[in-house]
Amino acid sequence: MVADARSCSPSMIHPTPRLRFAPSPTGPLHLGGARTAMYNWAAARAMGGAFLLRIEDTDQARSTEASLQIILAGLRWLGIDWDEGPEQGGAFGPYFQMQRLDRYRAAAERLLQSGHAYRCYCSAERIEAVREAQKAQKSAFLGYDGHCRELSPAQRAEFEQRGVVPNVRFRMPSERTLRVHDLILGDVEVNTRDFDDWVMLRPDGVPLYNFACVIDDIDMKITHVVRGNEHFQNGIKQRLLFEALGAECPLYAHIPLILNKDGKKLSKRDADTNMLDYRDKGFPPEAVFNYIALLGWGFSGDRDVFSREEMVQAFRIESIGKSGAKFDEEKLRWMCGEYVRRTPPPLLLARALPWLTPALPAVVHAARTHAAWLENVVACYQERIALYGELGDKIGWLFADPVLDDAAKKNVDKDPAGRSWLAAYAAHLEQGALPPSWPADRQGVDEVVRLPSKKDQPEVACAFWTPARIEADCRAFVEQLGVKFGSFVHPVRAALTGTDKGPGLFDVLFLLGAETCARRLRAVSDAS
RNA sequence: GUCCCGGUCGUCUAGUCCGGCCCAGGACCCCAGAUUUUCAUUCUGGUAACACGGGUUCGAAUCCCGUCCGGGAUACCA
Repeated sequence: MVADARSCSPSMIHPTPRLRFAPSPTGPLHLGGARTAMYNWAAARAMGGAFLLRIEDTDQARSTEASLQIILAGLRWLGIDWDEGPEQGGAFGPYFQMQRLDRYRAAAERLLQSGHAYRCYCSAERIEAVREAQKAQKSAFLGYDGHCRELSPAQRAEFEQRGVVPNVRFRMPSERTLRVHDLILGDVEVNTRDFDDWVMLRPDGVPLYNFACVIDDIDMKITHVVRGNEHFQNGIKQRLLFEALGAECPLYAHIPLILNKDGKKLSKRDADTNMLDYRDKGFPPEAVFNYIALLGWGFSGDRDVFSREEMVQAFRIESIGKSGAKFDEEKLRWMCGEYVRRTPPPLLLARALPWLTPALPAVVHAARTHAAWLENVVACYQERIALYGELGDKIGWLFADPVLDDAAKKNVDKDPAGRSWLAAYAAHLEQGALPPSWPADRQGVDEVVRLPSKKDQPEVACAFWTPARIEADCRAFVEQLGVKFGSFVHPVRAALTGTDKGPGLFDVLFLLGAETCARRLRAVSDAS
């Protein structure tokens, strides 16, 4: 008999699309979970429906409040909000499965009455033994053997008398082919003979995943289920349960898994798959969102960078890819750089501040008194970092006289006369009009002159030298000195910043200001 | 073992439904060059793929069959 699972057809009965993400609080939110949540969220938003969070906490041994909080924080960090669920409420609650036990018991009772379920008195040991035997015989079928399927009332009474508390199993049709439609996989044919009679309810009345999930999906009027491919077989069990309950089942979309470098399912035990690790390392959340979305879904053939809003505009469940995707940290990193570069400096500064202050306590003060200056500093590094967390390592030289690294020393000593140029330049600069150095009052220069300076930038009126003016002056100075511009510039940069990398030299001079530049140039010049 | 799914550059993918516009496009990475006061950014160019074998067809990445490889599932976890 082939049953066309037509009962699982589009949701004309529920006019409003309702989707859910149903994590179990047994660990952190990992990448795969985040992606599943995101696709559900995006589909709900795209269809103008509701997105809800349901907490599947029936594994009491492993569920923790801490995990729940981490999951919620991870979702919020990514910008995934929910209409119903924890800390949000809603008309279809409660949203914690352990608070819905009465619902499951009632449903189990109905199924027992109708014969779709039965009580199983088998011990864990017996089940284990059956499995071992099946393996030993190389049986095609692995699973519960249906021992208690057709117990007589007398047999049942005997077990009850002995005080054996049964669990409740779903009675799978023994030999039935069904064709199911999946939004991603298309039409798939399976036979119930490959499934065993699975446990719905434990002896203590706590439901198992497949059971609780269906009861809740019915109660919460879920219309579309987007979840990992590892649930495909569960989906078969669940469809049959919907049928037994006389309910319409949602549309299913089983999405491919995210794979690690070795091509294996990404494990939630992998430390670096915890969403909050990305937050704590200073990844821009929008970039992580964008990158994860890309793991299996494309905005278009020629665009990788898109916003949440654009995704919602374009998202369709059916357009999720069919094959698994490997997580590529390099591309994620590139994506982060992309977002950092697009962030307006004041916002970038605000975002990066938490990573700056532990390394550089002075930043706290600077943020209050020299905000525009700090914004210029950040702007100068915008195209040099990918993570907020990387800024702190790079800008220390602005707050304390640096120790020269090897490359810097080499640049200083490249020309025997190099150190003497530094002293001369220091003296020369003192005749000029460099802005005052932090922490002195910079008198508003940073509001007027925006960095990083570009070649074609128009001149601005300013009481102090702008980077363009500093450069013009420097070139004239160097010409008088009679050396090559390039060989002059490198020792200066080294003395000022302690490295051979960084913003344009004249931005550096502008940022550092008169006193600091002179001091550092002399210090290196004298150190010979 | 059994069942299910998948397989386009190293990686993420577009194209596959409705065969020709694809001797396969974009992005990351890598390499070379340009710009430049360094690094970075930016720009230009380059290397690199339709898993394999059979069909069907005037013509196949696209349709069919088989093989191989990969993954998932087979819990009183979710």
